[in-house]
Amino acid sequence: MARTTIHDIARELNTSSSTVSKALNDHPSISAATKELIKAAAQNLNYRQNRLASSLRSGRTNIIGILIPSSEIGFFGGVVHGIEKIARSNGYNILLFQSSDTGEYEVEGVETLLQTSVDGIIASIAKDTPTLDHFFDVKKRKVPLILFDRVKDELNSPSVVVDDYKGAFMATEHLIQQGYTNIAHISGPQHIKIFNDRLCGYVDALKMNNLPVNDDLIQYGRNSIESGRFSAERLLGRNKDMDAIFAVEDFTALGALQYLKQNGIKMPEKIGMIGFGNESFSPYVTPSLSTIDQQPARMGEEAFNLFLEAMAKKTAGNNGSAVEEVEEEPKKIVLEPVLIVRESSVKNG
Amino acid sequence: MARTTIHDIARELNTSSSTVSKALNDHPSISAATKELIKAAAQNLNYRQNRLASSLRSGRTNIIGILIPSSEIGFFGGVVHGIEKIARSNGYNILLFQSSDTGEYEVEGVETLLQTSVDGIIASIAKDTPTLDHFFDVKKRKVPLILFDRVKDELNSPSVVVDDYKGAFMATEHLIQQGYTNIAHISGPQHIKIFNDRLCGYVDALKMNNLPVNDDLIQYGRNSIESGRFSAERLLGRNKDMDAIFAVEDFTALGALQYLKQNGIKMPEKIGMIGFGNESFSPYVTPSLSTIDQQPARMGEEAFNLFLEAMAKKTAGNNGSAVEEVEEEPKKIVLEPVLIVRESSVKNG
DNA sequence: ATGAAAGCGCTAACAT
DNA sequence: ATGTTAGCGCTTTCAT
Repeated sequence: MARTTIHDIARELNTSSSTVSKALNDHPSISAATKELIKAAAQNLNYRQNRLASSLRSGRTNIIGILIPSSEIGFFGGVVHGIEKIARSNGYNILLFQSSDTGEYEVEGVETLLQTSVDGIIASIAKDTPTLDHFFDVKKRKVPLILFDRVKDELNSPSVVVDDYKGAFMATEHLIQQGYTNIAHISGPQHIKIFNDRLCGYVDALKMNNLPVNDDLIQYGRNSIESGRFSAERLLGRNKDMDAIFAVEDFTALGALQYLKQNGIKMPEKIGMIGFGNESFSPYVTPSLSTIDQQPARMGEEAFNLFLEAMAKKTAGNNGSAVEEVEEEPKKIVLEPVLIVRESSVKNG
Repeated sequence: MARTTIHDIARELNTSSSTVSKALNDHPSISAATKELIKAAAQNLNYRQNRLASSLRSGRTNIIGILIPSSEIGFFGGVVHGIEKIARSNGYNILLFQSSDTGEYEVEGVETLLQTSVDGIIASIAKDTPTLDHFFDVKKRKVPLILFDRVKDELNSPSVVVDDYKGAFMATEHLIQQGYTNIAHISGPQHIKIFNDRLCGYVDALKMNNLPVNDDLIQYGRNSIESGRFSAERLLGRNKDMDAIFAVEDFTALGALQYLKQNGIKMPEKIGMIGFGNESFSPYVTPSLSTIDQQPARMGEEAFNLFLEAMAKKTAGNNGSAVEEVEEEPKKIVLEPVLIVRESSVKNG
């Protein structure tokens, strides 16, 4: 009835539990014949390793903790998918925690992950985290910490983000190449870095292509569909010759798109449109929405790879050599944004 | 440098580690004063419980394993969100495994979860699982197994699904109430239970409302956007007076919607439309798509509650009373589908 | 190549 | 109310 242990196997074969343990772990000092014997017996007795005991003894769990705002959000679901897939193929499992963008839950999550002795933590930081103490705690414990998307430079951790500036630049330049010349931008709150980055990308793309930057063509919204609708109205009101909009997020673009459609303005003929984020609805609106993809699954993979590197470094550091503990510059991966061209931005479909 | 243990605390306070353990776990036999003292010391020494050791000893991990096809799929992301949220508030954590709808990965996932001694498993079964042996293994180990959405009656496990028949019935009846009378249905492969259930719901709603069931108005598709487009064309070709479509999935509805739009057929005036599944794009297509919501987060919560019940039953069973071990009928929760009315089905908006 | 023995950090039965 | 003790199942050093 009770679970089979290595002792049961040892008894069965008149050998010792340490031999069984070694055989099962393919230790080189055990003969091939013994290994075969032991593995067969294990199979017969329906043995299954107790990972708790193994981890307690060895000090590693092969579990990595993931901390995200919510798996309900498409982007994070995609990242988790990416991490889980590559983690599994490397013998790691995923312990998932959602912060709901709350600092309180985030602290609790980090606490639990540390208690569980996860081998590392991959996190995207909650919006309203008042302090970063809990993350410094992780570093203090020498548990590898990798950040993605919502990163904080103060933590001095390896990270992976998408190049927002470049994505915005690509989006804007794409519109220019399609023949649009009076291109507006609906931005977001400027204290959030990514929105400012995207604004800069927009501005630089115009400059680089010798187009004037017109303040009237820039509208600061609040990142909602409603705000997109409103912003489109305002932009159109003061710019009779506006012929394209680059919106800071697909949701904003969607609102603008709805407004233009309601007012009988043809897209992409009269006004071109491109968003940012490649939301799941974007291919299916009318006209289908051109956008910038942030490669969520890829981001997850890269984050896991950074974790593996950190682990390797940690192991190497433990070899007892008396090298000075120099905190080196952490690796920061910047993913290429991907331009997705659909109907809303192609004048001559 | 090394982690603080209860022994460190005991040494610090000249007491024993068992007292410390009890105090930290709020055991009633420890005086309030001692508890306070010990908790303060723990705080000072930055003590953090080692869950591995605790779990190894106590036999429970407070971790539940989740097995889903993919967190990239919106529905499953929502379910995971629901489970994680309620699990956390009950002191449980989530170990996540994705099968990618592959039997092989699913087997591997179950294996890992059992090795990790999870307290229970909540799973949605992969499409191409050739055998259910791995799940029977779970039951053999007396690990509570809860299924959702993709369930198998043979496993005789508690489960939670949405009432597909009723959802289809509601969708069809809604169209009838809106004044549509020649209502078509785009169905899916009939060997998949949910699609057949939905077909039955459609048929019965017509009958119940004294409308004729016309075979020409039923088209069997393959559950894709493309198939929806094609099906709409076929239906329209042989039914000049068709005035509404109930599609088996939102994706199918979307294809049909695209076809009708391209052919200048006004919705909802000329033809009404409703889908099933409440996909994330559905509110944003034109016209916005009426549909049936499957309550993913709610489904996750209910699944977790079933797990708690199973745990309670298991604990109660262990009290040594000599009751006959009768396998009782497992509880099967059937969630109410929710009708979401949007533009595509409201004639007199 | 194999085995003996110690111990990872904790809990819980049993003394006191 | 507190302390002693044993041991969960495994890995790993050291001896043989």
